[in-house]
Amino acid sequence: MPSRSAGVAARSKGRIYRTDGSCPFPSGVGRVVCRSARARTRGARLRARKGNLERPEWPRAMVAIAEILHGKHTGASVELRGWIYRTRTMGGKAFVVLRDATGVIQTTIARDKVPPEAFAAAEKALIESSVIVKGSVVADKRAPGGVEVRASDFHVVHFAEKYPIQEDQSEEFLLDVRHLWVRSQKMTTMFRIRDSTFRAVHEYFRGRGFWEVSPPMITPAGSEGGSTLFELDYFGKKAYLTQSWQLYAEALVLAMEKIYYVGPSFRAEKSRTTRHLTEYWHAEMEQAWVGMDEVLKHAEGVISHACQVVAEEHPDDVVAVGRTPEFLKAVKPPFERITYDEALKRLKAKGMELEWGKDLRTLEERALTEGKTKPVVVTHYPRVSQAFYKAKDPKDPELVLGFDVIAGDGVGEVVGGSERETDLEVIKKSLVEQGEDPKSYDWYLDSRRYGSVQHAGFGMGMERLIQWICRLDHIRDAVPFPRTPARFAP
RNA sequence: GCCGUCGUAGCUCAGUCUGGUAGAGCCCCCGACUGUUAAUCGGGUGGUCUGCGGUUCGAAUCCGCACGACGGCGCCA
Repeated sequence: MPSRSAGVAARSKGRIYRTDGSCPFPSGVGRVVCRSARARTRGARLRARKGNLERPEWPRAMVAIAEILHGKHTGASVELRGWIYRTRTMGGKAFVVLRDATGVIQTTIARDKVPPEAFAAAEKALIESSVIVKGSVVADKRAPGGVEVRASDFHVVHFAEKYPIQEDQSEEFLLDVRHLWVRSQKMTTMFRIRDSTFRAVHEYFRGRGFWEVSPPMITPAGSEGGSTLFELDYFGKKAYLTQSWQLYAEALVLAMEKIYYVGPSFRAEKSRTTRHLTEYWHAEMEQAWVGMDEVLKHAEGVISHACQVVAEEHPDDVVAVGRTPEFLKAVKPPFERITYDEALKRLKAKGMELEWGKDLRTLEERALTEGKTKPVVVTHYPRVSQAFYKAKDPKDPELVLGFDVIAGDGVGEVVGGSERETDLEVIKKSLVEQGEDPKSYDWYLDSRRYGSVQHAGFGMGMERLIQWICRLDHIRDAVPFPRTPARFAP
């Protein structure tokens, strides 16, 4: 942890504040812009800011707030760098609540304990001003969190303008100022959990002999019939943003056998729901020589591993989002598995009739996961309206060897996977049935012409997994800058 | 693609039904306060009532059109 803090400080120094007088922008144009910006209204402030940072009596930041909150520095003198989260002043004492990337803590600045200019700065600085505080860590029941930093010096690096975000904000406004809202505790808590989740997925596959391979983002056509693609102008020709690595995975799996990838996928569907993004992060895997059961075990395994890592690395954050580490640690394989037919029976028992062949809708998914603490797996869906590459069930040609992993709390389908059809003629027929021209899939069909083998894989929505882990009401809060049908800025 | 709700100060909203000179709280500024927890108390600044058109002596308010946003369903991960 200390090395991480020091690293951040060192990077800040290198990027923003040059001591040799050079401009951080490489080109001549950048240099001009740099100087003219300085010459304008805020020039004086910028100069002051630079000068202050170079004060030798201010050594680089040493301590992360989370360390203090965990009692690591109680009784010691520390120096903190961070941003003002809240201020409360009263007479000769100012309470400045500070946040950094790791947490939030109260600092107290007493008029008679710091230099006069330091107290004046503490009184004057607005929310989100960046500051450096020196002081001693004291356990005090009166402080929020039970521990605080009593300042011996207080220095404002940059006086923030009036910050637009206060309490009681509408969802709409927070989306407008998303670039500032990412500083909130709600967002930073999610960022830490998201970080662990991504790392856990990579760990899981790499630890089991999977190769990370990279499919293209720009593609000539789609992979899943009905889904809508974002079209782009590729030097006068139509191209599309990928919605899945599916077709490429099936080509690559015959080269590397066990492969995975975590990257963006794009869907141009105008889905106005709490679990859809038009740009989302997709964790996908494909494996040769195995069938549905084997990759289903990996689906359970990777979800479980992510839950273990998050619970282990961020127990406080887990509690903050309304889960418990115990809840996540209990998410271990195997998950409950039911067939599509069994799901229909269960729904009927709950008074919900669903016509055979129809996909499970939000309503039904919620009913199936009601009261469950682990995701539920549904297998063997009807073949009608399933993607052309899914393998027919040899025991029942009306079914496919496909599965969904359905999470509770209204999140729904987190993983969709299947064994893939290996027979060239069957795939061609399916393509035609779905109104596609097999000719435009000719390169893909080569995977069934040259050494076709049994293989299977799945795709997992990273934001949906994070939404479920963090119990988020809306999937857009599982990503820093969400892209939805109505919004792609900031 | 379908259904619904909303748009008034930097923010959160009242005012619209029943037309008559634009309101509150928060933020911010000034002042008081040495243990505050979204501190409190006193004073102050701040408006293209989403836009366009119509009705009217007069429109934030009534009518029409447009735009924007949010929520739900479908589709999916």
